[in-house]
Amino acid sequence: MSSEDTTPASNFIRNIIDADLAAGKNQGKVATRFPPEPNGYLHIGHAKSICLNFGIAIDYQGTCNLRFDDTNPHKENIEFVEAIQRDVRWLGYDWGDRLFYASDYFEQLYDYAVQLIKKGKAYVCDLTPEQTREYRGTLTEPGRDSPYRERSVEENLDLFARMRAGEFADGERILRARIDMASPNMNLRDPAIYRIRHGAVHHQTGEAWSIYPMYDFTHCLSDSIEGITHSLCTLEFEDHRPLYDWFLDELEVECHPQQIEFSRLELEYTITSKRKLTQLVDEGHVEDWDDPRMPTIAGMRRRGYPPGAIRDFCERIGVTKSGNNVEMGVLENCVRENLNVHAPRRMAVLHPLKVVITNYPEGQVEELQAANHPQDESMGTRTLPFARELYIEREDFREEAPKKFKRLVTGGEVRLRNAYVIRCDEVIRDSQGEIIELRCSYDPETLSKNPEGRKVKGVIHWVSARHSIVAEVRLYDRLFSHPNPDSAKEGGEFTDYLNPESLLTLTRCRLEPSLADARSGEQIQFEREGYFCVDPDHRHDRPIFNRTVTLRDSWARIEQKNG
RNA sequence: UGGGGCGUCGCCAAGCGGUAAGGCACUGGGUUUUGAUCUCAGCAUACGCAGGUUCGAAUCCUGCCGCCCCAGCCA
Repeated sequence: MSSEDTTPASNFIRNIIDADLAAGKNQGKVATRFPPEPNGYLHIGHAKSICLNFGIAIDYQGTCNLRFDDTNPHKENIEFVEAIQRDVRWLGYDWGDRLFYASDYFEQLYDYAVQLIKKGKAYVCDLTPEQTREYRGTLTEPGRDSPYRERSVEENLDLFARMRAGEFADGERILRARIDMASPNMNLRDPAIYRIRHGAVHHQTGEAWSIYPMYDFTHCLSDSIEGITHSLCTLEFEDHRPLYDWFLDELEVECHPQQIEFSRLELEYTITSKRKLTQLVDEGHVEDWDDPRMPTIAGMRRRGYPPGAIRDFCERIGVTKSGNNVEMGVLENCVRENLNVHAPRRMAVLHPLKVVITNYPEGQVEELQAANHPQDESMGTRTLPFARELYIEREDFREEAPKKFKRLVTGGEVRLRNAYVIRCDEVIRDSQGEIIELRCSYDPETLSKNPEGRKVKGVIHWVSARHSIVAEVRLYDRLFSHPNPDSAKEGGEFTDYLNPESLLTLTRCRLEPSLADARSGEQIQFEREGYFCVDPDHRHDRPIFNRTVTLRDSWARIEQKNG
């Protein structure tokens, strides 16, 4: 964990823990857990939960378990199990030897279910799924008791054992908790606790089981078995808390963790529904789970977001129970702040425009020195070849300059970053009238000093034509063009809001030669353009850079304001 | 219309009866060979609304209003 992490802000959960500690609860121990279901990749919302759970464990010298909630073999697989571990580790957290699976407890859970039956608190129900729904009632009407609710303990025991033995088909019977069909809380209307699932090969238990426990039953007991003190989950489980407590009370377990709910993260211009993220991948709207536009941890990693920036973000947004919709700018600001300190500076011309320095000797090459970071000398310097033919950014030249434009204009001067001041003398066009070259002259007296008697305000970046490297640069933008893609109109879908310009691939970019030995994963600032990282597909003979985030650009704002 | 939650600046968020922290965004000034960074300053007489209690309320009480979640053999 990097030392620059901000000191953790307090929140209502930490306040509860502080109070518990002060009251001497749990022998002064704090034990949390992060319990993902391996049915998809982790996303920014999970990052919030990971930082919360692992962060608390670190700060309170407690423990945080990584536990896979793997009770639904139809939807889960080992690829996700592995990806999740990779992502949690990359985020900077370590579960040590505390890697668990709910499936580790299947035998124990089965015994707990038998105990419930023996107490008359669970029964085998033969209702079809449709009938079960009818019997459940509605939000405003109470449900009705199942005709199988009064089965004898012996019969229930026998039937449940035969469910396990595989004697019945999927959907034929379930084991239900016997609570209250008239409860105003729907979760307490005799919820299912075991269902039959034949034919699924579970990634951990193989074909050992043909019945699988439900979330509500599994989760509280898994927490209890692991000695969790504070079981943190999102708001939609608030209604499940009475059930969480009911199982633990009825089974008289020694450890009864406290469930505390917080609101899930909503981020503008993104979605965090696993179903929808899966859809984006399956329908090919993005390359894969690690597409740099995805709000997945794998996607953010490939995009170049440093793990420390994500942790910082999770710290800044806080943890509460109120509804929220965080602006993208907060995350981007965290990324910029982190990268500003760590990313060495380089020059890259994304849309090259040729410049010939007419008064610079043909064949001459100078090796200029440039700082790798303007505020951090310890990052050293590199050499920059300067020659007669250069490339500059097309955007940095205008024939007719708008107000406040301080880059290169016809007849005007501009500073080439880390080099000389040049003047544009002539514009060369092709037969279509498009500008293809600028004829300029340089002032040899302006290397690391200001010109005599005049002010040159603008500074632009450049590369030597002959020495530069050709590279592919992928400019990423937000995946959605609507701040709340989930709020699609009637009949619409979130995919209607996909941003058609979320990826712009540039193939003829020119990079300064020092970038030749860039290595996959490296993060660099292309001066005046943004932060970029080297893509995993990058090869020495086929360089690929991804734009992580642009620099703040007040000129763009001025330009917009002036129309 | 049952149950469970939530409502403090554009977006997050402190605050827990003593007179509105902080971050992001935004606005203006300074430094600057990145229109970056950095830096200085400004930015809620106001806490969903209406009453009440109190010397004093964002904080307590009452009543409204708005938004979110719950009727999977998903988690």
